[in-house]
Amino acid sequence: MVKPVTFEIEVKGKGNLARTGVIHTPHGDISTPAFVVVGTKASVKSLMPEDMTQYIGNQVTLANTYHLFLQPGHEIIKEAGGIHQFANWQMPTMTDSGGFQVFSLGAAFGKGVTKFAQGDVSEVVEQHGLNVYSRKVAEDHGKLCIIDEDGVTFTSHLDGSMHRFTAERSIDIQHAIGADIIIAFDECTSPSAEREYQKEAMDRTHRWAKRSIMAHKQNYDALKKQGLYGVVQGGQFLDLRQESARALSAMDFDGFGIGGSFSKSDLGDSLRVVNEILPEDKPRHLLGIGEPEDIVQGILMGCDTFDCVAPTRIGRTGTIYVMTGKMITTPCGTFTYPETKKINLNNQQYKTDHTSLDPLSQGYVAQTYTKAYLAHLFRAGEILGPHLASIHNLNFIVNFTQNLREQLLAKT
RNA sequence: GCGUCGGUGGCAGAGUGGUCAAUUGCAACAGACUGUAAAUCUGUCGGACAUCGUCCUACGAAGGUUCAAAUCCUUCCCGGCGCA
Repeated sequence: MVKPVTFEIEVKGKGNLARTGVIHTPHGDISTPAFVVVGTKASVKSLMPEDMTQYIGNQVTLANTYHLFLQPGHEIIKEAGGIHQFANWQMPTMTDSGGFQVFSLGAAFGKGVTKFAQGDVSEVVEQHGLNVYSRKVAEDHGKLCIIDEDGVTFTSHLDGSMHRFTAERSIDIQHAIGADIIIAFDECTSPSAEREYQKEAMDRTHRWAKRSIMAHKQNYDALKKQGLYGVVQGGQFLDLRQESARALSAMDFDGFGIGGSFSKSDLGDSLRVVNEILPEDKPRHLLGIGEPEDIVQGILMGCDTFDCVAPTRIGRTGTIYVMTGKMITTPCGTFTYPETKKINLNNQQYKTDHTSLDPLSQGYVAQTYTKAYLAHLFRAGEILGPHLASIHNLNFIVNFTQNLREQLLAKT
């Protein structure tokens, strides 16, 4: 049987792991490297799908299994004919498995921890406590999920109802949702988890990975239409990352996600050791990462696609990406890319700044609207503010990534 | 004119003898955000020094009572309502 999701490499970088390629899916091709827009609840917050085609230019969109399972329920999406029909997403789509919610509603719940350890991990550990996965700590902190060998029991953040996710269950739900690329149920670990726990969680994720493949293969209809990615874990421990990459490489996945937590300082190393092992002819998606400089790093280290909520999340509250005008060249000269900074339009100075949002960006919104106008929209609480800022930020990051792709193509 | 209720920090609005430089909300000012518990969250928000903190000036104005007043009394100014 022909696989629904296949990958073709166009060119490879010299002296690094970068490559350009095309991911073929039933709903179209994705030219990589590419940024994946996040629309968790089958909605890119504040945007119409038409905004994506007209003003952003993204090729692929990612929704979330856990959120759609809770609301409106995957059966309703199935009735509608799948997520493409339901949400009018006429492009390749992905669904995340719910593995991130094991983290965000579990270890991270109520603590303000992110999957990125900034600076010294031991400080995070000290601040938030070790063994955050123990039952007692879970109760103390009111976590909304408990993990066991077979799966995860969630308490809905919407209404408190109890739900059970297993590898098989996540795959079933993702079959109903019908995205082109689906992801095996994994556990996104906290950066504050110690090595012993990272190893334990990783091994469990590998067992869930095997079960996910089995579940996927049992649904012949889905097998024809949806590709399945397995997720590499291992946290900030390079040897665990390698072990995870080896284990998953041996499994019959159509591609790979690289998930879990990272240290900001050695993101590149983590990705390199993983991508040196993962089969070259399969696409690699870096889960949940995406500041501009992270994407440069990720591409150099062999990642093909990236998703991140930052452009829409920061955009909704008034922060936008702009170019400083300075260009940065990576050490071996592979890429020259614009230095990026984030500015908060709520800051006083922008009230009277009548220059365009980002004079150096080519995007329609960046060229057409001014900082003073958006500053006004945010202050006035007008929904157009979040809308325009989200479009701009997404256009910015999609083009940023696309530009890196074009440089690789041109130089090779 | 008489009666009555009221005048609190940029605004709204608590407080009604000490724990009040004064709850809270909004506004303002700044910060955070990386597989979205997120149109969210955090901090500051009279002034000056400034490490907890210290000292000034403040609750319409001016006096007064009291160890102590945004809070009680007197007069005045201003506003709402009622009666003329």
